[in-house]
Amino acid sequence: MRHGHFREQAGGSGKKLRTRAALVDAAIKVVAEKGMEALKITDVTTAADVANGTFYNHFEDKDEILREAAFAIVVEVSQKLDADMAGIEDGPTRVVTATAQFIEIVVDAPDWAAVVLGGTDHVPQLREDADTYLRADLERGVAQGKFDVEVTSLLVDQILALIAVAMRTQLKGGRDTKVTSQVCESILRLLGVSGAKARKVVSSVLND
Amino acid sequence: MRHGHFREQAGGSGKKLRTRAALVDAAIKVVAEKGMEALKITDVTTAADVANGTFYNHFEDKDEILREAAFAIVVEVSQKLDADMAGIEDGPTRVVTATAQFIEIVVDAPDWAAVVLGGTDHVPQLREDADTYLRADLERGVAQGKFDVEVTSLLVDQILALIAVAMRTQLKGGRDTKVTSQVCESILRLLGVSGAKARKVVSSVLND
DNA sequence: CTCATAAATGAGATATTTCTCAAAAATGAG
DNA sequence: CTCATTTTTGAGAAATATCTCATTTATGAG
Repeated sequence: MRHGHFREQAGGSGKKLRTRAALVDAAIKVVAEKGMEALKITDVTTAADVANGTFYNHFEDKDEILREAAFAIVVEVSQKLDADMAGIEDGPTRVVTATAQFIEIVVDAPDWAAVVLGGTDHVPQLREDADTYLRADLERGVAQGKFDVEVTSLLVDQILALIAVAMRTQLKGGRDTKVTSQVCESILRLLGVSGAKARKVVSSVLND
Repeated sequence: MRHGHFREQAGGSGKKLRTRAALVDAAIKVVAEKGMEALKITDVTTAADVANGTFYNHFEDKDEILREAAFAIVVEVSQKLDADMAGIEDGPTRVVTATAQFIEIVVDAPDWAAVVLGGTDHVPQLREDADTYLRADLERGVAQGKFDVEVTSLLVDQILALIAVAMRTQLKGGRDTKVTSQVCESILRLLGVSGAKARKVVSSVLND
């Protein structure tokens, strides 16, 4: 059996941890295939190739493994993102870079996308993390006089919703850079950047 | 027992139709309380105050009653909307009016909101209807030279996502006109209307 | 009011999913 | 290699939900 990302990452660090990681990978796979609501314990153990009872050695219930899966993915994605963002000073450039990279990473790992999209409902922490991350860049842009908005949580919700649209569209229709750049442009427009300037920033970030 | 909207509407038109309407009302109520995924047949029959078996005299399964509920709501909302839209020629004004009215109607009937929000996933027809409705006004605005965009289904999805944000925010935090006007402004910005002009249109529509 | 028909009832059969636990297998420290 | 300990196993008990249907009740046309 081929191993998933987190089972791979667990390497040889003890049988228990390896099984646990395999279960998390399996849960992610099942969510991608059937959606978060339809996930059954048996689906997970079958996909992980362990006995049904094994699930309960590791997790209390469905919610617990879903939270762990979402969290593991977020940690992973944040690390990749941080690397790309270091040293970027311009607010609009930061927002577009973060958005585009985030979308790209998640769309490239479509199994992760389903968990991230479903996770915003089920794992409050996920949304909070995104909020903190995004808000800093928005405020930077405002301080630089590049964004003409008041930074509120309603604004953050709107931007996250647009990012979700880009993810969902590419999950359905396949990877498509135009979708990402169009949504990035929309986000800048939302922030009070003119259409012309928005196009310029987006194309400069996406063609490096 | 107090009756819900559709049971009321059914009036005295035959026992079967009255029971059916009561079931639809009950389904809407249960969805609002526990979400679309968690809905159980028994919850519906209990809320409708009928025997469990009665459900099957009217509907094949869960999906069927949910579709019927969503459809009934959409018909109702569309009728109210059409009345308000008649005679408005200006594209931006139409978009803001439709958006604001739609949000207001649904937020005023919070039970409906849950079905509408959940329905976009489960009832493809719902999204298609919204698409058709919205697209016409977008194209009108473009033809009038008021919107600086290409009308694509990606654009429609983005606008629908922003409307959903406004609905969700007010479902959680209670009715709040500022939320609606802020989101309407965002939608206009998305469509290439300048911040100043957007504010003007929104405030002129929302203060009549 | 009467009666044929339509509709509702709810007990229980069937189906699905979760969860437990005694027994078996695997692990790794010494 | 040995063996106390950890982990896995999977059969089946328990819980939950769906759906059927023989019977009862309500309806409204005549």
